Formats: sequence, C-alpha cells, structure tokens
Amino acid sequence: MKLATWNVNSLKVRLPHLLDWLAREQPDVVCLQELKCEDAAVPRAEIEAAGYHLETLGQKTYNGVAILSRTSLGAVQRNIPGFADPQARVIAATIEGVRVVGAYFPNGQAVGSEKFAYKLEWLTALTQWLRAEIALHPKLVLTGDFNIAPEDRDAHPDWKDEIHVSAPERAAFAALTGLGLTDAYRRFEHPERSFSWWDYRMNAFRRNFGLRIDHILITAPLIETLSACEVDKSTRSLERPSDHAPVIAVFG
DNA sequence: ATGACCTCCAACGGAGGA
Repeated sequence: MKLATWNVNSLKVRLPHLLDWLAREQPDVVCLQELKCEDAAVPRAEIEAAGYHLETLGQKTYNGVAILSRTSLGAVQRNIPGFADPQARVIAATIEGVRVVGAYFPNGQAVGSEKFAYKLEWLTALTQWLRAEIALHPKLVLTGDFNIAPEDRDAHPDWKDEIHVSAPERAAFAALTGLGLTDAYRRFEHPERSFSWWDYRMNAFRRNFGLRIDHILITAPLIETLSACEVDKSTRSLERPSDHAPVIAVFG
C-alpha cells in the first residue's frame, strides 16, 4: 500500500496538479487537507475518473478534508466524536484493514491567542479519541497537516515564531506518539533540513526556508511492513503550487 | 517591518494561513 497526505490549499485551484500527481505516483490512499470547498463543490467525477473512491468533509472557504482510495472506504467517521467542532478537520475510514485518520490540525496563529487555545483543546480531543480508536484498530495511520514541527531539526534554524514549534504543541505531539504512534518519516535517513511546507513569500522554497509539519504516524503493526517514507518536493516547483508538499509512505 | 504571497469572499480590503 502506498499512502500519501497532501495539503492542497484549495482543491479547486490544485485539481490539475492533483490529477497529474495521482497519475504519476499512483498512490493507493491519499488524505487531502484544506479543500476550501463544500462537499457539493468537490470535483468528484474527475477524481473518480482517475480511479479513486472518495469521502469528504467539506467546508466553504476554510478547512475541509478528504480521503481518496483505490479500494472501498468503510466505517467513515467525520470529525472527532464527542467534540463539537464547527471546523471540518477530520475524516477517518477503514481501508483494507487499516484505519486511516486524515486530519487538518488547527494552525494556532500565535502562542497565547484564542486560536492557540482552540488548537490545544482540539489536540486533547483528538488524542482522547485516538486512544480508543487504536484499541479498536491495531493497524492505524494518523496523517495530515499537523501544523507542528515536532523537533528542532524539523524547522529551519531561522524560524523565529513560536507557533508550530512551541513547547505545548510539541508536548501535544508527544502525547500522540505516546499512544503508540511512530513518525514514519523518522524510520529512515534523510538530508538535514528536510521540510514539507515553505512560505509563499520571500522565495522561501528556493531558500529552503520551511517546516516539516505534514506527517504520517503509524501504529506498531504497520512498522514491520513500512519500506519508505519521503516528501515529494516536485509539486512545489509547479506554476501556482500548494505551499505544502505531499508526504508518501510505502507499506510492503 | 503592522511587510512579503496565496485563496477565499454577497470580495475590490480583510481574514486566515504558517
């Protein structure tokens, strides 16, 4: 199984890139974030024509998540159970015995802000739900745009803002790994300063001024078959790119 | 530097992103 996550920053704008990339990479499962459109506006026909089933949790203007799969998606869950969230950030489904949770974590804006408090509350709710979910599904993948760079090496040394690298955010990330989830990317050797997001401004991609905030976390039974995990930076050089690159994990 | 760039909106400036 080849599984990927990609924050497309508008499904409508990025659809040509997505379709080209699906044809080239042939992933089996793709979690998408920041659709920025309602379910009714999702270009289902084009994605289905590319060979994918899809389940979405759309929202106008902001947020919105989807899971694409070559095989059918079962037991679809939208948002975090028991957490009344007006923002569309989570979708989960069972695919060939693997519970796949695709999430668009809150940005948090600035440490200490209202949005930061929401980010931490959201992370607590996600963690509580996943504790139960992992007990039900030993093979589980948590993937998406985490908006957290878990270690210093996951942020450019010149990143001066606290957001995405603060102690509370990193503690929340550690709580997730404490559930028995492993960062698939760190199971392999990578160059220093490997990132998944680069600001649109200031030639950030050319200067590799970025953060590694898009992740694929997996439970122990999936580690045995994990054979690769990479960031695909190629899409970031296209015309009108997403500011995030896809991250791809290969099992088996 | 209250910046820069991109996407969205009952839009033409502001919000949000990261």
